[in-house]
Amino acid sequence: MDAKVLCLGALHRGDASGYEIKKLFEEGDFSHFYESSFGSIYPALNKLVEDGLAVFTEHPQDKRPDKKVYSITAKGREALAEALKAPATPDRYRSDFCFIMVFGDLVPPDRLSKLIDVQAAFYKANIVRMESHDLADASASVRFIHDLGLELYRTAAAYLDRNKAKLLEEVRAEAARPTTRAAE
Amino acid sequence: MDAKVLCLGALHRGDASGYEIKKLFEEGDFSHFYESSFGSIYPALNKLVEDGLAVFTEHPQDKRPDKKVYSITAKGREALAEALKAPATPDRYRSDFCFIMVFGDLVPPDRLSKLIDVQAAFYKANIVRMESHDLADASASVRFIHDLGLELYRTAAAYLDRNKAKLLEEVRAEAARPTTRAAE
DNA sequence: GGTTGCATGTAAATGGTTACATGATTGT
DNA sequence: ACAATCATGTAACCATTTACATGCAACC
Repeated sequence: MDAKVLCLGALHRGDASGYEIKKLFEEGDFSHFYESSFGSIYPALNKLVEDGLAVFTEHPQDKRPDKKVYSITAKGREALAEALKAPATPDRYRSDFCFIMVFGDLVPPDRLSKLIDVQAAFYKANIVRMESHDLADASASVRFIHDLGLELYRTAAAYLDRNKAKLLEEVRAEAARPTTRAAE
Repeated sequence: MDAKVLCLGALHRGDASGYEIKKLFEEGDFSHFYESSFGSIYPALNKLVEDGLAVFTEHPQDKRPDKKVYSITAKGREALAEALKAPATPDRYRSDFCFIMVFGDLVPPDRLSKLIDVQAAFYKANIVRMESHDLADASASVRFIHDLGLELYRTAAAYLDRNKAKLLEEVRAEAARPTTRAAE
């Protein structure tokens, strides 16, 4: 899914400015499975307008750039539906956290500990944020995906809490043993 | 983490060819949190050699390109340790599955059903694969990350199994109601 | 006879992030 | 004072994926 389809999806849920679309990916319903930066959103919106898939109205504002509120067009909705028909590419997940952790023997235990804390805090912040989403008017499928994300974050946070102490013990024990004599 | 650091990490775990590194990301211990294609691995390995972070020995083979087995150097290990000190960039997750699902109202229920099945099958295949990994000789931190991944896959697979039928019911009920009169 | 696995590599195309440019207002 | 929020946009840079090139052996 490229930025254009992502924006089309955002607009399908309601009119929005580029700035608001960014927030949808950062804090809104979409935050747990996609993200996007201004550098990809603004050019994508321009292209959507060019192609007749969206239109915008300018809302002048005092002392601040005019706000451009975009709306999806009928043609845009068709294009979105079309894009949704394409085979889903496999999920892509990349985690520096996991990568660094895997090399526990090259990283001081204190850093491992801090990394876990930061990661757990990240999961917990997401949980709090997602719990605050108002899904009263949301469709079943939106709730379905929302709750999946929430459950995964909860599982991950709980795992870190539950296993942190044990890991640090083991890592310290491993460090005290192998290579040269150590201990000293 | 760019391809060079990823390769360095792979080589830290033992000598390997480019082909084998690819497999590590595809099926091995690293599969659930990073991936990489040949197009990034081979150039990365060449650069590592150029920079003295890795060396290789050629193993001639019959009727097939020579196999180049790479080893990390002391300097390479230093570079890896250095890279691991950098602040971890936040996890990045992108899922076409979630994106498509969220637009349940634009997608035929049968397709939703199939999408869920494929996604569940994907999780389950990962679970089976990861369960087969031999972690007898693995460090505590490798096991820690491995088990986290396994638990997340299990949670996701169970969630899909548990909620699929209900979702499809709700989606069909929603389709039968709104917009125009429908029902007919 | 077709697909998968082994094995390396390059080049083009893709597409996204980061940094910059601009700037007022509100909160700490 | 400083950071964050609001608000849009461009351009350079970066990295990766995809497709191509080559080719045998083994399995189904």
